[in-house]
Amino acid sequence: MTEVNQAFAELKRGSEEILVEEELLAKLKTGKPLKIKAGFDPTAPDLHLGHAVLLNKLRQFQQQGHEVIFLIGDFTGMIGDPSGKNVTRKPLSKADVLANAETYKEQVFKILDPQRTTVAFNSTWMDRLGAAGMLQLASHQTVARMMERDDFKKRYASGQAIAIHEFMYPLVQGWDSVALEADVEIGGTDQKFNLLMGRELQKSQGQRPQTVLMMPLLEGLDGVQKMSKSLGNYIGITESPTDMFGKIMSISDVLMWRYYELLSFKPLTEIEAYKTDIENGKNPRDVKIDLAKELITRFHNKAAAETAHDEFINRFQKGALPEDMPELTITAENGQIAIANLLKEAGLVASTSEAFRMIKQGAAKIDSEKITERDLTIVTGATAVYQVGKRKFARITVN
RNA sequence: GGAGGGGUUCCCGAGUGGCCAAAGGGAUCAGACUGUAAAUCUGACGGCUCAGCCUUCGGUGGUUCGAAUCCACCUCCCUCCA
Repeated sequence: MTEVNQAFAELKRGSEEILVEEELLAKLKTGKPLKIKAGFDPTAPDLHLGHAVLLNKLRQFQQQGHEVIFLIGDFTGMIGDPSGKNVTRKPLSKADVLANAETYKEQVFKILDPQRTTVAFNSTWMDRLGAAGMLQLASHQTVARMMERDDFKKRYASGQAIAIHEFMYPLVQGWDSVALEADVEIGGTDQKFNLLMGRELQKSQGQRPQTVLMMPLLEGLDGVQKMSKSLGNYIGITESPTDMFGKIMSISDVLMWRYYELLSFKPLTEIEAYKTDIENGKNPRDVKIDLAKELITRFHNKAAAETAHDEFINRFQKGALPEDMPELTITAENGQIAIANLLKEAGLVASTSEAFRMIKQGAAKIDSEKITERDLTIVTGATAVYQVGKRKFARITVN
């Protein structure tokens, strides 16, 4: 295998689809550094492991000497990606966008090499395009073509609204590729239509079309829907080691393999060895622990991973209270406070109704003692550890 | 512009005058069992000063002893015609 072929094989690993493979190979053979584009939403600076799948791939390109353009879609953000359910989105101010960009950088450079990364904003060229330019851009595609896009088709078929400006989203994203003269664009499989639009527009402008490399979407903690902030099924890359550990341990065994496949840097042979071990009686839990440690080491450090592991064992295998928990002081009006209100004010439950429910279900505890009376009153001066369910704790002083 | 259909609690979706805080499913939460896995079982799932009370069914106003259900207007969405 030649050097280029090997580089190609590496880039291909884990990807769902490459359009067109031969083109990418040809581009690699030129030996010149390529421009690798990847677009990100300006509104969600909280990166999670789903993003990491993509970022890992970008990092690979960088390791091979290519340049990554981290594109923040501040203009596109005004449209709102129709791929989701979001209908309208409030335009962000310049200041917000810049602040978000800073947050992005902090997080992204946990994975990417800053030396080989250019951060760009698509408002840079879109603001200059003007109304006439937009019309010109819109003329490149037909309604019929737009309706080929899966989610538009579905929404249309099921009678949901599609606003005209939503059609501009793929066009603008494609135009970004023209403006950047991207050689490769990386995105999730759900971005296929948008990614291909870049190729078409580039061709129309006499450019060599970008190669499209699609990465699979990582399922969230529920194992079904894609990981996303709005669904709340994510593991953020800035989360504490303890939280990361807990969340990783809570994923299903099936999902664990998926995470290994898409997030671990371990060679495939090692992952296969794990599978054999489990067939021979090894507890999958322990394999999951290794995954948790690997990821925490990457996003924090090795020591943090060890600590998180120890804490996990203490907490869930030995049933100890967590090392650190919120310390609160709640003020009681008349020298006493009803337990339901206390739990609510401490944020352990959303409402007093919920507090009553939790107590009824035996989920609420004071210093590890189950609360049995819903009308319990706590008097001033007491400090205790209050707990609701397995995960919510607070050390509260009433005064 | 015209005709018709629709907007129900987080989501889907029943409900056409009282028995409706509103069926059923999903999601979620809690308990049991476990490996904080899966599967399964049980329960909860608007709020509150919680065996009672209060506020919800696109919005406003009306009819009625009583409305998510009837009427009027408004608003948003969909389909067909132009």
